[in-house]
Amino acid sequence: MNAQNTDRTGRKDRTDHPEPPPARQARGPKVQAAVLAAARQELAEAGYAALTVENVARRAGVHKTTVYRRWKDRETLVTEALTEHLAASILIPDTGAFESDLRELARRMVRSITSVDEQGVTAALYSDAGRLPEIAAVRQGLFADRFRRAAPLVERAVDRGELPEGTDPALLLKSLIAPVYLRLLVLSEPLDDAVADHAADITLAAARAGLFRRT
Amino acid sequence: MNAQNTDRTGRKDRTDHPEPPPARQARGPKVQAAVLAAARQELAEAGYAALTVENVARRAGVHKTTVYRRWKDRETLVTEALTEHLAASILIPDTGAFESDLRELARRMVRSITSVDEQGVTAALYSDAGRLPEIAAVRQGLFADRFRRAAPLVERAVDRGELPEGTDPALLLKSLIAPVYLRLLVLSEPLDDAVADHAADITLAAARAGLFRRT
DNA sequence: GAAAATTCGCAACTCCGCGTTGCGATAGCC
DNA sequence: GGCTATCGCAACGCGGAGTTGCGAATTTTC
Repeated sequence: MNAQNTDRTGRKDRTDHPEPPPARQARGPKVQAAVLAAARQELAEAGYAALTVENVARRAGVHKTTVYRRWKDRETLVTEALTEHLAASILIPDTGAFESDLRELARRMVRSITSVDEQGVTAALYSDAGRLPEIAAVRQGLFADRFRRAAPLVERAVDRGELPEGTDPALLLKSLIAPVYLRLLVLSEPLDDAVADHAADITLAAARAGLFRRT
Repeated sequence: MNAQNTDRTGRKDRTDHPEPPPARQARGPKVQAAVLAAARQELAEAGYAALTVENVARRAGVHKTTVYRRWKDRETLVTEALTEHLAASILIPDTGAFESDLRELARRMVRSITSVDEQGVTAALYSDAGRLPEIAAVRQGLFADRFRRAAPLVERAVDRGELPEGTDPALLLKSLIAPVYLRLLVLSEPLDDAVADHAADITLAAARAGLFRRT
């Protein structure tokens, strides 16, 4: 982030303005990246309800008008700021055993959620910004994609005989992520590897008991 | 909830008003109740970020000034609208067996969350309104109270030998509610008794496996 | 290396919701 | 029927959402 500076021109600047963050000469796509990053930071700190375009512009070292030239309105800005940073996918582990696969997947998910880069995105997806149809669609598609990509992890376990026949990958994965999001969104408790391991243990016990078989 | 009347005097109650829209001659405390109810409806339909005092006043059949005479600002109004409707507690079942207790508790929780009266409250507690310190405090206290009140349900099961010694009631209850809130807040999936039963089954299996013992 | 085409900063504007104030109207109470 | 607290109403200042016109800086192009 901070896609500014890189003052390569040898010219002396005439801007006698006492400007601490001089993000002046950042043209072109750099402005776009700076504004979107600033929007995510504002989302993380102030939240969607308190996010103002002027604050985003100020944080990005850009004028308000510039923001409105690239994005139609506040909602479009927030939507693009979220979707742009949502392309990163969690790698699906394949350790050869279901128990270690599940534990590793849970840990990677927790690390992804708690990473500073994703903090603003994670907070906003489930706030009032989630009422925007575009954000809701992004959220739906995000989990559909995650479940689809992680399904082979479960199917391999079934093939190896570690899990009962008919185990539904989506049901199992929902059980895995539920405790994490409960602590994140509802209880406001910190997330760490212990939470991930506990979620994996619970899911593993339920899966072996056949509680995730398709109805 | 509805911290009014409890008319213990033998008098017949005079509150037979079936007044949905025309809340004109409703002075005094009736205005307060109408405004708070209107605020909750606005929270449920538009969300906290889009809630305006003028819309709340219009819905309550009251002028904007009247709202500001009773509540300092928008945040105070929302906070009181939420806290007023949060006194209602879920009854803790006591069927004599842990499995049926757990299932019944989960079903009551789902019914409480999905009831029309609580919808606005539930939606707002985890939206951007949750960033308000008062709302965050209410949310924390709400779950602390719920866990404390439901703990005997778990402790009885331990005493009866249905669960391992050292089972932590709070850990177990978090596991019970996690799938419900995942579907409510993250996946936007409908809640019904099947979800409650499934959550109870998973928690039961994990509890019997000793996964909720204190570390 | 300078003109041409973009892109940006800046000031000024409208619109709307927040929150406040003063005054007149009305409802509840005795 | 009169008194008083409460409410409606109009008007205001403030700040943020968007918009517009113009000048300046930057990038591109030759």
